[in-house]
Amino acid sequence: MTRRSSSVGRPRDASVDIAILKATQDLLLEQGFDLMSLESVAARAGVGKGAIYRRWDDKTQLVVGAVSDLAQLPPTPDTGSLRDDLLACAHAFVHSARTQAVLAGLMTAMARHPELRDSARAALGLPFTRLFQEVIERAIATGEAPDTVDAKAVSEVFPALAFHRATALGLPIDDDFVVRVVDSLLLPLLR
Amino acid sequence: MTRRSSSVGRPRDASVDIAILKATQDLLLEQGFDLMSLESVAARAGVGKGAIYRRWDDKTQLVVGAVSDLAQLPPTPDTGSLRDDLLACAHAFVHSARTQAVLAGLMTAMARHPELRDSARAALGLPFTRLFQEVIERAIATGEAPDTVDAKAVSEVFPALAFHRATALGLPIDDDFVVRVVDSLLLPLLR
Amino acid sequence: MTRRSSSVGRPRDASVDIAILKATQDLLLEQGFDLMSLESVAARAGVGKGAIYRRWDDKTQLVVGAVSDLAQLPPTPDTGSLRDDLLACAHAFVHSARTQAVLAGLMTAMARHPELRDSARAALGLPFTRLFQEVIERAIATGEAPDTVDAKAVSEVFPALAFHRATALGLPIDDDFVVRVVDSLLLPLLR
Amino acid sequence: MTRRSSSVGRPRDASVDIAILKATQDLLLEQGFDLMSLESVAARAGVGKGAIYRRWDDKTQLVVGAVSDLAQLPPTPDTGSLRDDLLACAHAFVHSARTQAVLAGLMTAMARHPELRDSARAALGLPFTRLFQEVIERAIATGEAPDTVDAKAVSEVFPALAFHRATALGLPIDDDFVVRVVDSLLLPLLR
DNA sequence: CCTTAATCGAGACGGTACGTCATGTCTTGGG
DNA sequence: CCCAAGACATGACGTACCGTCTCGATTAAGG
Repeated sequence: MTRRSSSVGRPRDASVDIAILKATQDLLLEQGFDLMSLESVAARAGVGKGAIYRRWDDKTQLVVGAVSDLAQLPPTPDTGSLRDDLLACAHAFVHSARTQAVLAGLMTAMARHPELRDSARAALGLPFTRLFQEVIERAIATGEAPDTVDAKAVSEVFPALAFHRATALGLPIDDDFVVRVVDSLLLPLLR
Repeated sequence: MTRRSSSVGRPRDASVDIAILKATQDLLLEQGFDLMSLESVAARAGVGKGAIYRRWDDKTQLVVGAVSDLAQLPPTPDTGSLRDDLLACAHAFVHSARTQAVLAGLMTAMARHPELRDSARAALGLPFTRLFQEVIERAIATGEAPDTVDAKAVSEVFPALAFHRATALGLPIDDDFVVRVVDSLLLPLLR
Repeated sequence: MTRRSSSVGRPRDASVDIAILKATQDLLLEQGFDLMSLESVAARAGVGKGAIYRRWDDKTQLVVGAVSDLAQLPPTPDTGSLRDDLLACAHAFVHSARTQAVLAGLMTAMARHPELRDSARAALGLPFTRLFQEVIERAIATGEAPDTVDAKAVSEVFPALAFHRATALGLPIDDDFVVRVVDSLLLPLLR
Repeated sequence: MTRRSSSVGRPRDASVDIAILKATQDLLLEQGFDLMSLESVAARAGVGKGAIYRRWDDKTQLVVGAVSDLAQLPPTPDTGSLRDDLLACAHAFVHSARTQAVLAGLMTAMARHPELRDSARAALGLPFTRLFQEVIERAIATGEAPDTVDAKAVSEVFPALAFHRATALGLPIDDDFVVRVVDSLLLPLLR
């Protein structure tokens, strides 16, 4: 995470933070974690290496920060139809396009660094899992789904399948995929 | 992949192949893709770097080979009970423990190198997905499951959840997890 | 050298000048020119880097200033004996101990920066060379030494040997050395 | 000094040693110790940084090596005339021009690193001091000079004055200087 | 048996990125 | 305008790894 300093002295330049994060996200997307050098980040951001290392301990932490910066939780959908709500959750995931692309370039390092994995999960996985969970629990509360459903387990199905498809299979997360998961798996599980 | 050479001259030493693959798998498991240096592989295997580069083009290809070497397809279970068959499939996946651990350390590079991803998938994902698919299709054929089930989709649920759990969540694939997936997701999906 | 500014605004704090020069001399002595960082000077002086750069253009100028600050010309000795006068000159040189030590740590940069060399020479070499020259010329005037002596050349012998010994040989300028130079070289040269 | 390695494995490439030393001497002469970066040495030598650090521990050691490489002891002159012998010794010192120039760029670091100073002394100072000492002792042996002369002390006079003149005074070591030292100091000291 | 040619372990080679540190400048808030 | 603190761009440092190359020694197969 960003290391803060005392209140005396020249304050950090916020535009430097932004430039670094933007450059990191761009290069992560263009080249992936390993090919992206901190020197190229510094050059692209128009910044010295010191400005980066003053804020983050190392390359991994920088990427953690850049990924966290992407997190955007959309509001819980409530269309009145369970199927439409599920599709809305899934599409929210699909359409955070920049997020997805950066994540792909990032996968590289997730297994190695637990904190990076946690950061990526907090930024990308958890919000959507919670979105699904809220929709499903509401469906149970309204009686639209039976209370025998394991809401927690079901709410992880879509994120897990999407993650698996994108990283392990290398296939795109498109609308066909979304509809098939909702209709073949989620709705049957929710009766 | 392994580059062969003419039949004259000293033949390759098969024990060198084995030592290299073993060392690669061990180090992949201990350190992950990026932290594992080829020099450490060579040292651990008691081998020169040349012996490695004579066999594989680069680090990625070596890891592809090491992962492929792990593939072990168990026979399709047939216990008479759908639940027991599903549990058997899942446990087969779980108990290829070394495979799982290496995969975790490997995730690192999968997104970057399509061939590595394909190799890992061929070695680890596909066999188990097919195992589930066979069990599920047999259940449909015997009427134990309705023919409205999307067998292909359902058979990917367990591998995807396990992959997601191991790599994105960093949690272990233990028996509790297996039972919960089977009872809360797979069996409900198969009625 | 020190840059002055207009007379309006807050006046310079003279104690800051002193603290900076003292810290510079100390660190020059402890670490030499290259190892001494301006940040360590600022820290030791309890001063901001700005206060230094407001007064001197760069590290070299600061050191020039610190060395000039050391200059201390003793009075010309006149004991009545040529040997005792020469020994007095030499001991004056030897006993400006702090000066010698700083000079040793300073050698570092003298060859590179002509102004630094000139400053060091003005502060340390010239005064003592003149001291010897006055003593020698008086000895010629009183007939104690023959007028065939090249006073200028002889007066540089001790400073040059001492400088060489301290910097090129890394040996101490002790009393043994002083007596030997006077008795084996200077007195024979002066008959 | 150059670190040697075991006899197995690929042997060091001698032309790499030569290229590195040559590039170091050139850059030392062009830019001096501090401005010379190891990366520029590597680039000029057409060599990787690793090849340098494999041979020397750090920049200082490399320069020590480069300076030692310059040492060239000329034969002891024996013209029959003491004055001519002394002039020959002095001119040998003066005319090792490349050596002198490199030394000037090197002075920078001599005070800081005792080993560098010792190396420079071994390469440049000692050989010439010995040259003078041999000439002087022979003159004493042949009766050309009185045996009351302190040969060791006198033989250091020229090297010390030349060193002092070049580094502390920043003046050239030209023929005028040489003749003056011989005629005003050395010959009078040797009667 | 003796040549041939590819193998072996070891490690040097040219590159390139890393993370650290110092230089000299600039920017805060507070005298 | 000064001050202390410290952020800023720049660029060298010494380390580590990559993928290639080179050394002397070994090991079959073919002549």
